[in-house]
Amino acid sequence: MTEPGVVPAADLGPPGFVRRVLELVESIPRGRVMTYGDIAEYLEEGGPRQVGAVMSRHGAGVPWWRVVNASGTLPPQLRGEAARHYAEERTPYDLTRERVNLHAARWDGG
DNA sequence: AGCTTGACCGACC
DNA sequence: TGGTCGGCCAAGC
Repeated sequence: MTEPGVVPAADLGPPGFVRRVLELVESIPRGRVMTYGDIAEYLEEGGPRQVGAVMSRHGAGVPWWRVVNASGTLPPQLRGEAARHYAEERTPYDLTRERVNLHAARWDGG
């Protein structure tokens, strides 16, 4: 059951897409990541850009740093805070290039 | 109906 | 390794 106010009233695309994305993101284990494209593919719905739109608008309440683009990076404003999380949960991370090591950290969704 | 805008992606220099 | 380009999918004007 969704509590009032937790799930945004506005939805994107097919009904329930936002919730499906957010639930999947919450299921990503500590220290692992998925890419926007991985998520769209796993859900068999929408595309990377739609997933990005969901994270941009509604990602604040979930472990958003576990979702990165296909290069292992996030927008510049988010990199600092994301790096803190990566250190704390031991996510394979290249400090120099400020990007997750996808080869080691990518999670296939189970 | 056409054009613009996005937390994107892969191919190709 | 890094930049450009075209494609992608949906929403908004």
